[in-house]
This record gives sequence, C-alpha cells and structure tokens, in this order.
Amino acid sequence: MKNDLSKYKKTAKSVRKNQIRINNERRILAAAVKIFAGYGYQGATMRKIAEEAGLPKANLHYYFQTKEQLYRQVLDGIFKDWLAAANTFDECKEPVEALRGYIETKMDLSRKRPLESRIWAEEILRGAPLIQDQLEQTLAAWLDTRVKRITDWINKGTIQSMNPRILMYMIWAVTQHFADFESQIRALNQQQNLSDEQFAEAKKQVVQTILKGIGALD
Amino acid sequence: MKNDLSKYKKTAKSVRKNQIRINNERRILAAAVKIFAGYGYQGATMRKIAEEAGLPKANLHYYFQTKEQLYRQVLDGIFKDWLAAANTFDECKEPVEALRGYIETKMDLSRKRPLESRIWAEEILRGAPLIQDQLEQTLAAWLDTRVKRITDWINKGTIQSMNPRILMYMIWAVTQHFADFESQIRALNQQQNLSDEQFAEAKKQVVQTILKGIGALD
DNA sequence: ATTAATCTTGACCGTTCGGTCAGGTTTATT
DNA sequence: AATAAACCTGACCGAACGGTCAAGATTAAT
Repeated sequence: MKNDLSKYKKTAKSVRKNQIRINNERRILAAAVKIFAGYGYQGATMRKIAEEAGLPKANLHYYFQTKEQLYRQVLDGIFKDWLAAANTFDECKEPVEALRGYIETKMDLSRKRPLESRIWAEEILRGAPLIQDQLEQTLAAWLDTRVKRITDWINKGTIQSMNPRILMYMIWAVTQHFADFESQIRALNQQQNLSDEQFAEAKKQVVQTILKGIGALD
Repeated sequence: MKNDLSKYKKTAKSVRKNQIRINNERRILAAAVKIFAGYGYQGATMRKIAEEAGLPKANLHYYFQTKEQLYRQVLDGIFKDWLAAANTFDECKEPVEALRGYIETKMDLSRKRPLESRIWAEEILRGAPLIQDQLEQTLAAWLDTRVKRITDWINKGTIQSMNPRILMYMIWAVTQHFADFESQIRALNQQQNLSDEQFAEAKKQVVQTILKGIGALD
C-alpha cells in the first residue's frame, strides 16, 4: 500500500519518515519548482521534472501520485513562505518600521526566490483553481489582521487616511513585479538582470515611494 | 494556395481582404483571447478556441496555420494597445498631468481588458519566449523616450530625484496587478469583483500614492 | 453560365501526455 | 538468516494534442 503514512506509526524509529523518502521528496519538489516556474502547470511535464530530478518518471509517481498533488505541495510551500514574510510587519509597532520591514522582506523574497513567486503568479492568473479555498480563508484572515493594524494607525493619526487593502495590493504588486516580470526588466536593462546595486536601489526607491506616498515620511 | 495574400492585389475590389476572411479572423482572435487568457498558452487548445469561436477546428488552421501564429497575432494586438496607452503621457507637459493621465489610462485598461493583460503577463512569466525581440527593441526604445522626459523634469526640479525606470516599473506593476491578480483580489473581497466604486477608489489611491510618493504633490 | 478562387469540414495521423503495473532490488525488522 | 516493508523502473496504455488532407460547398470573376 504505497504512500500510506500510517505504517510509520508502528515503530519508534519510523516516527520520522525514512531518510530515502525525505531526500527523494526534496529532490523532486526542488525539480518541480524549477519546471513549474519555467513552463507553467500545463507546460510542465512529469518527464521534464523527472529529468531535472535525475529520477525515472515512474519514481515520481511513487512519491506523488499525480501531477496535481505534486503541484499542490509546491504551492503549499510557497504559501507558507508568503505568510512567514509578515513577521517583520507584526513585530514592529510603528507604521514606518513595520511597513518598511515588510516591503523589504517581500523585495528580498522576490530577489532570492523568483521561481516561487512566478508559480504563485501563474496560479492566480489562471483564476486560482487549486488554491481558492486558501485565499478565501487563510489569506483573507491574514489580510484582515493587517488591515486592522493599519486602521489603528490611521485612527491614531500616525498615517494618513486611506484604504489599507489597496495599500497591501500595491505593496504586493510592486514587490512581486521584480520576480514575476524579471524577463521584461532584463530586456529593458541591456539584456542584463538587475545587479545587486541596481536591485538595492530599486528596493530603496520602492520603500521610499510607498512610505512617502501614504504620508508616513516627511 | 491558401493564405497567399498576393492574390488580392490583382483586382480593385480585393485590395481589402474579403469580408468572410475579416469576420472569421476577428471571431477566431476574440475566442483565442478568451481561451489563452483562461488557460495559458500551453493549456489553451485549438479545440477549445474553435468551440469558443463556433467553428470547426480545421477552419482555424485555414486562417492561422499554427497555434503559435494565432498566439503571436493575439500578442501583437495587445502590444499595440500597450503602447497606445502612452498617448496621455506624451500629450501633457507637466509631470503631474502626464503621470496621472498615464496611470489612469493603464488602470482603465486593466479594468476594461483584463484578459489581454493576463496573456501579456503569462508571456513575460514564461520568459517572453516569443516577444523578446519586441521587448528589447520597440519597448526599450519606448521606455527610453519616457525616461528622458522624466529626467528632464528632474533636472528642471519639477519633481524630486529618482530612477525613472523604477518609477515606470512601479506604475506597470500596480496598474496591471488589478487585472492579473483579479482572482486573488476577488477572494479577498468577499468573493466579489471590485465594484465600480471600489475600483474608482483604488484608481484614486494609486494615483495619489505614486504622485505623492515621488514628491509631485504637496 | 462557366470557371476559378476561396472557404468549409469530418476523418485521420504521429506524437506526447499523465498515469499504471508487474516484477526486481534494496533496506529495515525480528 | 529470514521475512516484510519500502523502493525502483522499463514497458506499456488510453486519451488528447497540434496539425493535415481530400473532397465538397460557396462565392467571385469573366
């Protein structure tokens, strides 16, 4: 009975998954991220992922029954990173600190993990067929919490009046653009990806423009 | 000899394409926009497009030899709209007017033609395999012209010092986000698309935040 | 009215897709 | 050492893909 995890509960040592399984699942997931990001869900094939992972195609189906299940696990991992990026936001008390930290974290995420950002973007582009529930529940609740914090700041007069949701959309849009539209930016930058210096400049300007734009600076 | 347009040059009346051809090409292109936007290039099939257009699949191949050719024509149409949206930008002399007009035009385009925006976004996500040349040449030249205008404003002291390219990336990111991430925004808005009032509010806030953010207001 | 050009379409083709499976190999348990 | 559980994989399958084609129907030109 393959992929029945209940079997691991019988012995002490198998409380954790076997090392073979851990390694192979990791290899497959890493390959899947590359291929899904490069070709999209439909364009990605189990053959390409298997080739990237250096495993026979049938072996992928041993660890992940279907292409859709593999894709779902990839999306789950991305979603967790997404939410974790909000730590800075929550830890800071003042709007300037909190928003600056969140924007910078999201920019860094776009820089370091552009593939994951593109997979997310494509899923949303297609109408979020597989993650609609997560959006409507987990993400909606996540957003509500942050909206309340921003609303508090507005009520206290720390920042100017505005719609906090639209502010969050703008932050997401701008920060993720540097990952999702990387190929366009490269084409407009003498066919070169942004250098570390250029990206640092962009990060600074994005923070500056948004914070100043909502009246939190100067 | 199908699709040989030279045949039309022989008679006076056929300087323009036959009406049958015009109508069918339009129908097919409209169907293609819907299907490519809904499923992506790989996920879209000639069968689905044919069904949407109400024509037999073989008929599509009579007017457009391959799926890729059909897709290219769709992209060409989008690219033209993209560039045309800059008219306001060019017609206005003052930065506030010009940028406000451009941002509003781009927002309106996202509202009225979200499908086209999503097709463009997916093409860029995939690394712009079919439009890289257009990006590197036409779009790069287009951007250079606008960068020069903004640089002039900066040198004259009308707006504060900044990197004009990053400003344009931010404008593109935010305005297109409302089309490309529509399904995410809907999930975060009680499963309802933004109403006209909500969108108008978003448009206003986007303009306000960016213009204020670059020191063009207040 | 005749001819030629254009348009239409069901049936078909080779290829590739996601997924399956039987049977062998390796690893863990006792 | 023996048994069981887990892992591995080449060969295969039905379905769906983009694309072709021949033959008929319609429209335009003379």
